[in-house]
Order: sequence, then C-alpha cells, then structure tokens
Amino acid sequence: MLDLGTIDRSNDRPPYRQIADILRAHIDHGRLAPGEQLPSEATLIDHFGVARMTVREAIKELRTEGLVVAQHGKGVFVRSAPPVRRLASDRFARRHRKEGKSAFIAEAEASGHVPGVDQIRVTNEAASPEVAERLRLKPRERVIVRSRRYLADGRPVETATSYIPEAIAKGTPIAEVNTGPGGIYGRIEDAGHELARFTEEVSARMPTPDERKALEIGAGIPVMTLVRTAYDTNGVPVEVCDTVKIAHSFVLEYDVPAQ
Amino acid sequence: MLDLGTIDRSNDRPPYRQIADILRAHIDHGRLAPGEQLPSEATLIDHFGVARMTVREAIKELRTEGLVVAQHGKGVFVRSAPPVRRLASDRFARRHRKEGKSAFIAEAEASGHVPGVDQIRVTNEAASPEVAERLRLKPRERVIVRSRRYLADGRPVETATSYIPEAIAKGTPIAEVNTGPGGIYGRIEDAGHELARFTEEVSARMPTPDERKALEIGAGIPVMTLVRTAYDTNGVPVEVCDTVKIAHSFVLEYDVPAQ
DNA sequence: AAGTGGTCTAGACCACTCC
DNA sequence: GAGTGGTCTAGACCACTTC
Repeated sequence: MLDLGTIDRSNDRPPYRQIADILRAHIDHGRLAPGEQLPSEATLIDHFGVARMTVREAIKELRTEGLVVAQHGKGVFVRSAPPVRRLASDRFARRHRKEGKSAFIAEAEASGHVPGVDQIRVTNEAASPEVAERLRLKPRERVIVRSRRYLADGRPVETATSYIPEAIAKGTPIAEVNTGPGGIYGRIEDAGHELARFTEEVSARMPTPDERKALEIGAGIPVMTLVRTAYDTNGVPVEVCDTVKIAHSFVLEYDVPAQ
Repeated sequence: MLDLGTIDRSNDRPPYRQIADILRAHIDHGRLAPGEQLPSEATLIDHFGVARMTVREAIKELRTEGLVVAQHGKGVFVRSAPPVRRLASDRFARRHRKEGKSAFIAEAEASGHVPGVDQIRVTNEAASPEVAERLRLKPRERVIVRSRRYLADGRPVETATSYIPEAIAKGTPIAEVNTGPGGIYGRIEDAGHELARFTEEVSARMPTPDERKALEIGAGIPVMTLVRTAYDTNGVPVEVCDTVKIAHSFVLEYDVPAQ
C-alpha cells in the first residue's frame, strides 16, 4: 500500500501542489511504476480531506508535465515509457536507398520497431511563401505536396509533409501515392538530381490541437519540429520536408566537424 | 472591440473548449496581438454566461499550450514572441575561438543579442555512469564539472553543464571559474587536444521543477535537451556538455551530407 | 449497478497590482 | 479601494468502463 502522507495546511505551498508533489515523488522513485494506476480521486479526497477540485488540480499538474495519463472511466495511470528511437545523422545515406528502403522504414527496422505509414495524401498546390523561399521558387509556383503519418509498432509517432517542385516531380511516381522502392529520394535521383546534402532545422513546442489529434497525444506532451531541405549536387534545393514528431519518442543524433 | 461570439450549448464540444477555441482563433489571427491583454475572467463570465471555473478551464488550456501567460493581479496576456536564436552547425568553428570568443558569446552577438553568463559553479566529482560511458572513463573516475546559466538580453535561455576528464583539465584554467579567451575549448586545445568533431544528441521534453526555476519559465513551456560530446583528432572524447534550452527560444541548424 | 474521470455551478476568501 | 487572477469548497449531472 502506498504511503501518501499528509498535507500541511499552514504551509505556504497550496494543498493541490503538495498533493502533486507527493504523487510526483512516488512516480520518480518508482513506487508508482509505469502503467500503474494512481489512487482514484475519491480515495485522494478522503485521504487528504480536500474538495474534489483540489485533487483534480493536483492531477492536472501531473498531466501537464506528461507524467500521467487519464483514461475516462478507468483511472489515471503513470505514463509508460515509450519506445525511444535514435535517429543517426547517416539515416539518409545512399546505401539505404540502394536497398530500396525509405529512411523511416530502414531506421525503424534497424531499431527493432515495426514501421507503418498511413494517411497518405498527395496534392498539387501553390507554394506557401516559406516553402517557396526554401525551394527558391517564385511565389505561388506549384509544388507536389505529400503528407503522411508514420507509425511505430502501430502507434503514431510522426507526421511528415514533403514539398517537391512540380518541375522535378512531373511525370514521376512522386505525384502518385506509391513512390516505389527507395521512396521520394529514390525518384528524385532517378530524375537526374543526385542528392548532395541536407539541412535540418530543429525546434520544439507544444502541439496544436490538430497535431494532438493526428499523433494521438494529450495536451502537455511536446513535439519536435524538423524542417529538412534536400539539395542536389548543383546546390539546387529539390525537396522540403516538414515533420512533427512526438518529442519523447525521438533522440536526434548529429555529427558536426570542428571545421 | 473584440467580437467574442457565443458558445453553443447543444454542441458536443464542451463550453470551456469552445471558449478556448474562440480566444485561440483571435490570437492566431492577430486580433489579439502579442503582449495584449485578454478580456478578464469577469468579462468572459458575463459575456458567455458561464461559471468562473469554466472560463478558467479555457484559459488554462491556452496557458498549457504556451499561448498566453497569466500575471497575478494584472491579467492574462498573449505571450510575446521571444527572441528566437538560430544556432548554425558551424557555431563551434575554430575561427570563432581564434577570436577569443566562446561559442555562446559569439553566436549571441552575431544574432544581435546581449549575451550573459551567471551561476557558474565548478566542482570535481566522480563521473556518473552516463558521463563515464560517453567519455570512455572507468566508473567513478573523476571529472571537472562546470555548470552555468546563459542569458540573452538579461533573460535566462539555457543551462549548461560540462564534464571534462580530470586528466585533461588538471593544472589548466578549466578548473577555475575563469577559463580565459575562447572558453573551455580554447583550453582543451592548449592542452594538446586539437578538436576534430562533435556529436550532438537532441531531444525535447517538459521541464522538471528545478529547470523551470533556473530558466524562469512556467509549467507548459517545453525544453530542448542537447548533449554534445567533443572528440579530438585521435578520436578521444574530451568533453561532454549537457544543455537544457527553452525550446521556443532556439532553432538548431544542422548540415548533413547525403553520403 | 458501481466506480471511474469530465464538466459545470455558485459561491467564498486570498494575494497581487495599480491608482 | 477596485480590479485582477489563485485557490478552495460542496455540491450536481454526465460519459465511459467494468462487472
């Protein structure tokens, strides 16, 4: 049985924070293990002698920190450690494409996860100002937009949207749902644009409601954003890929020369 | 005057979410500009005809998303866009050190911010298992630990903790508070370890209470973590640096060769 | 039906900011 | 003192899960 202790009403720290502190300590010390259920609201109300809103505020705090997940009708559970996937900086190495695998598939398999892709949508649109600038296109020039959602072991972990200039994608499977072996990059190289380098811009923030829905995460779980631009051997940008990843599911690795 | 519209009680979406949606839309469309004050709780209660907890839930949602900041006694304000700083992948280029600048100072000045460092602490400790592994030390071998907090325009943006093997740091200013021109890396090179490359591991998560305090951020603001390992020309790891950055204040840029 | 969390109401008192 | 948000109480009804 969990020793919940008591709160101190003369303490400056408000009761709901004290209750959150007590529960957080139990989680941090493993006395409440991942997947385990927290005491119910009713239990906490009785134990600490407070109103329902007070224990709900405490639990809300832990939810915001991403430590626990509430399941309507079942209870509140310590968030189970998700599979963390390390993305090495050589994940776009040509040898992977030569084996007919797209970057995500190759990397997921290498790390022992079952990869998946769904919600593939391909459209032809006018480039937004940001995309046009990165691809060095004139404003509103047309691009092929490919968006999809990636899964690991059946659970969504990342959404990605690629923008390829129409001039490059035209007449290739890039504008089809199925791009064939080696993915988009395979087809871009087939079209005569040998890839030379990528730039990646990484940041992190809280998800928008749409992103929460697509990634099936609650509020309080941050996402990493990664905007990758691919350049061919002539230094021409050939693709921009905008990805949103569940932050705690990824570690990105980069190699940086000292000069 | 802001047109707040009304909520629809027959809608499936609960009132507090509808109110949050309305306010979020005003923020997204710039009708509530950064720094601007939201209508007070009392105003929203009157306008929508709901209880106080309902408007507080709505505002709580926006706070969790990091869109607004509450100031006790003053009001709730749209979060002003923080100075975003782009960290280019050449930020550790030797030429910067030659100019006598540490990476943070050089980069901050280049992006037009007033850099600052405080809370410098230097200790001599036994290496933790993680640090020992990265530095290829025997368990509990001793390392110099340098922790500090970086400021931009007077506001904390990042904490950093460096671990340098005692064997390298001994008898150098690395073990002093003042490391001299070019920072730690300047001294490591002085000691005969020419730097060849770095690896960086990037992830993101919600801050711990300690980190919230050090970075002066509220709950609901995510942090990026960056663990950098520096290697000399012999492939020997000479430093591990563990940094925690306010996520929305940074964009990290990396250059990745296609092979 | 019983137990869980989700949402809402209508109050209360407090602490902080500004004038 | 007036206005703001911070915290708390004591209820209520609802939706979801499990048996």
